[in-house]
Amino acid sequence: MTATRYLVTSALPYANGPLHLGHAAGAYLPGDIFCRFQRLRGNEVLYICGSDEHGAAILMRARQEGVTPKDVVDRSHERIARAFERFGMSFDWYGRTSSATHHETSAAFFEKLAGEGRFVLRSEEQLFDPEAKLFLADRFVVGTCPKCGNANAYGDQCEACGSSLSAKDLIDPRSTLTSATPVLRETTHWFLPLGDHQEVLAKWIASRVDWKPNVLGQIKSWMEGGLEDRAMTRDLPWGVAVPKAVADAAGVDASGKVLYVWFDAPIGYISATREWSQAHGDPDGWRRWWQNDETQLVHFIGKDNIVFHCLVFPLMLHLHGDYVLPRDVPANEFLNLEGQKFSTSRNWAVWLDDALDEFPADYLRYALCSILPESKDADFSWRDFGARINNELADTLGNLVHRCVTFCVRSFEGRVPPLEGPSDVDREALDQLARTTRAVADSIEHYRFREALAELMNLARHGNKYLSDGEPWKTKKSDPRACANTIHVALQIVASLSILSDPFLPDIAQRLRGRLGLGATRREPQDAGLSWDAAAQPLLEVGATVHDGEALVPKIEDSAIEAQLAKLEAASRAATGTATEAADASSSAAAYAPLLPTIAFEDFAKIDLRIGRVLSAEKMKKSKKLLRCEVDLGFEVRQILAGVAEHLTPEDLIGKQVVVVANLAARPMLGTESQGMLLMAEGRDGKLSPATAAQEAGATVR
RNA sequence: GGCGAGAUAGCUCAGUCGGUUAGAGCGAAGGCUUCAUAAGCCUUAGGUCGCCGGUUCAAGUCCGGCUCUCGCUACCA
Repeated sequence: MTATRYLVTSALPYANGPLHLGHAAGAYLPGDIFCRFQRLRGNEVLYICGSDEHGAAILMRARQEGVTPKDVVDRSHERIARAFERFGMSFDWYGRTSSATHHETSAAFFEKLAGEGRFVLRSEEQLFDPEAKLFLADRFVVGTCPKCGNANAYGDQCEACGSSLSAKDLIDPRSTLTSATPVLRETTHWFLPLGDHQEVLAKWIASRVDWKPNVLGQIKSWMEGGLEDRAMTRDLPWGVAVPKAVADAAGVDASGKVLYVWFDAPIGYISATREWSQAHGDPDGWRRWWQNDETQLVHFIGKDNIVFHCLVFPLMLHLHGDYVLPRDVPANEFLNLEGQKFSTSRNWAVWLDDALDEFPADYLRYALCSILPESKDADFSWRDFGARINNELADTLGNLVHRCVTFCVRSFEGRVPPLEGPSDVDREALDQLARTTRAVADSIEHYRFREALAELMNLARHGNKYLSDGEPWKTKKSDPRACANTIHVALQIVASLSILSDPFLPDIAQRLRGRLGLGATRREPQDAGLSWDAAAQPLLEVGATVHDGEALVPKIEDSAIEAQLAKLEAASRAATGTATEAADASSSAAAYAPLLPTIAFEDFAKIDLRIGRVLSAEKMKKSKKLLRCEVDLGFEVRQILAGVAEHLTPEDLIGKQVVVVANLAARPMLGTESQGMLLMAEGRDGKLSPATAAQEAGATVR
């Protein structure tokens, strides 16, 4: 078999916080299983990852914490890298995009594309914070929403009304960094004209018929919407600087300009590969991987990264011209936690390193692998975790090993007994080894890791049945030869399992091989270790010594599971204040909304607040959020559209006496005019409830 | 509203090109067993394949419509 060359990447984790189990299940565990398998198989594998350390969010976090961006990424990089190591990730290189090599590589990449006229320069006005001397990403401007009047709308989106906004449209904008009033200032950026290359991309995608439907569907969705130019640079003091030569050639002052994080991050795969080859004393070695048509480039990512890995980065590679394009991008969907989305702000999460403090990596790997969100969003629950480990991994696999080995130790002095005159059943059981080896391999090749794991566990179930049927504890006296055959075959099954489980459960597999006196598995094509195909045939020599020991897979106590549940609830409650209803899946910031700047009394006096009685309320057609209400203000009845349908039913409002902004300019929405605004109180859990008062309709509110 | 993905047993999920009685694991019930980690094996129960209509000799599978969930997007207090 000629070795295939696999260049595999897992999405670069963003160095802004720790990893949770959802990350692990999305891009990392599948990539690791794939790589470990391909190495065992004898293929050439280079597995690359690293920390993504640029971007506005990291800069902002640093400012909030009063530290430098480098402090933030150093800390995160450390924590993430350590968690990966403990989780058993077998990266050949784990880099970071703040490295010199990366800066150099991505700047050169940018320079080449710029030199060949691949970008479009465009100037536009953006908000600038004169105190911080920074251009502000939309996210870092707050102000009054022009649509709904919410005074705390973010520049990219108003969380009150859900509007997508541009920061420039905010009324009374201010910087979240300094509270200064931003000013409009012109700035120039390099745009990648994706639309110009839509046909090339469409053609390329059309050749990828074997990609997962969720990936192709996403791509199709983007393509049909028409690809738009995307800015590949930003005004930020943190990141890979726009090369001076490029800026000079364009006649642009590049000071304070960096590459957009989504331009530089995927290049991180390339620069990490360069670092790897430098570290191996072969500075040009990376080219053999990236600049070679025979390389199978595979990106493991979560579904949020599809557009970049399937359209933007491939286009960048294509335009550059020297690189291979991805062979496959097996993106996973998302993992939920106990039925709800992972949420950092609500602290609804299980952090990978915390989980590794409590349970062996292989337990997490097993449980996550059996529920990987391969075709749709999946759910991690602690009780399910406990059941899978105890009922499957411990009872089916761990106990099979134990019963075979202890029997061998007690009845055959720990030596693999000979196989003499095997029965049909014995032969059939040995034949199963080849079938399972093939089936598991086939599943992994198609990125069906759940299926692969199930196939592997089926062999363990076969083993248990084979033992029960053979009843060696009876034949030990009645038919010693049959007894020996049964134990011989059962041990061969266990031996194969020690290979087949290696990609999934590297630690358990290794300890198992230790007990069977088997050596290491193959890491490189030429290396002499045990190969994947070894699992297809009997592996143990007659007379070889096996050892008994502590349980290979100790069970988890129920109390440990309950403790995790309690911990999760407690952390969530602490983050969301009094909210105990964990069932609320609506996303919202856990913190109190920041206090707005002081206003003059005269400003306040302009607002005419009245009590209104809600006469009727009904859902608006064609709208997810709007309720159409008729509100009696005493002196007249108004039609008011309230964007609360996701929180309240019409019955929640009908008959209520609520506070109304009575002198708000009327505005049409979805063709219907709204003549005012109902005031709502928004809790930190994001839930709305009407601001009510027990006064007659028309009463003023001061 | 538009686009994409999904909905199959109590739970987690398979189900290929339309083809016999819709499968697996876990859980449940009953039985057997004792080498073993209160383990193992066997048997059984459990499904209107989200809903409605259509094509077909035949639909979980193909087509149309609808409902719900998730994501993106539009409108939007």
